[in-house]
Amino acid sequence: MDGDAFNPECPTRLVLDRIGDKWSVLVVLSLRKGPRRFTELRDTIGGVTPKVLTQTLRAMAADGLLTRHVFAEVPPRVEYELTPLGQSLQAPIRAVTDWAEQHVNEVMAARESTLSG
Amino acid sequence: MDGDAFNPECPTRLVLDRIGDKWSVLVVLSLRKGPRRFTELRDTIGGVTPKVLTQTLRAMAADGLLTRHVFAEVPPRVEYELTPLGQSLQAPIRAVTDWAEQHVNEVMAARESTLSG
DNA sequence: GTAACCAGTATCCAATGGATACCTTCGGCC
DNA sequence: GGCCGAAGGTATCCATTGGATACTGGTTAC
Repeated sequence: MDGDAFNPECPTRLVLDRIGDKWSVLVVLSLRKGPRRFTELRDTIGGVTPKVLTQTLRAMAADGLLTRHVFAEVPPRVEYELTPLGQSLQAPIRAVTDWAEQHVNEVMAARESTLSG
Repeated sequence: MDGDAFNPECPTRLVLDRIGDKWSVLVVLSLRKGPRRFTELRDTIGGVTPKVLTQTLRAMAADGLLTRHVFAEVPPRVEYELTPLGQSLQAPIRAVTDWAEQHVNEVMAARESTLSG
C-alpha cells in the first residue's frame, strides 16, 4: 500500500525522508562507479560543506547504504562505497534524475513566466 | 549526461532540489487520483503545517507541476490538481516510494544495529 | 448575535544548513 | 630542527528554514 507513507510515524516515511535528501541523492550518484574518498566526494558534489557531507555520509552508513573504510595511513585515507542496498537505490534515483533532465526546460519556463507574470 | 547535476548552478540541480523535497513528493502522491482541496491535503499528509503546505503548493504551482483553482464561494474553496507535467512525475516518484517500501526493513535493521553497536 | 466553515496568515521559537577557521599526524624540504 | 602540506574531518558561529500555535475574514445557518 502507499497510504502509509502519509503517516509520519511510518518507517516508510522515515526512509523516504532520508533518501529524499538532496545530498544523499548526489552521494549515490557520485559513488555509482565505485569507491570514492572524502575529498573526492566533496570536490565532486558542488556546494556541499564538509560538515554536511560528514553528516550525510554518517547517516547513510547508519542506514546501511554505504560503508566507510578507514586506512591506517598518513595522510589519512577514508573510502566510501555503496553497499548492495545502496546500489539498489540507483535505479529509482536514476528515474528521478532522468525526469529532472528531461523536463528541466518546462519547469524553468514555468518558473520564469511566474516571476514575470 | 549526469555530471551536471553536481553543479549547484545547473538547472537540473535546481529541479532536483525541488522535487526531492519530502512534502512535494507527498503532495504528488496525494493528488494522483484527482484534484484535492487544501484541507484534504493537510489532513491526508500527516505532520504538515498549513504554512509549509502553502509554501510547497505555491512553489509547485510556480514550477508548473500543479494548478491552483479558486472558486468564488463561501466558505472558500481552492482545488489543487496536477498538470500533465506533474502527472509525469508520478512514475519516478513511485519508483522511489516502491524502493522505500521494499527495503524499509533492511534500512531499519541497519539503523537499529548502529544504535546498539 | 454567535458559532462554524475554509483557506489560509501572523507570530514566534527551535532546528537545520552553511561559511569559515581550525586540528591532527606524519613525511619531506630546507 | 622547524615549517609546510596532505587528508579527513571538528568547532564555532550565523542565516535560513521548518514547525507549533493562534488568529483573520466573509458569509451563512442557528
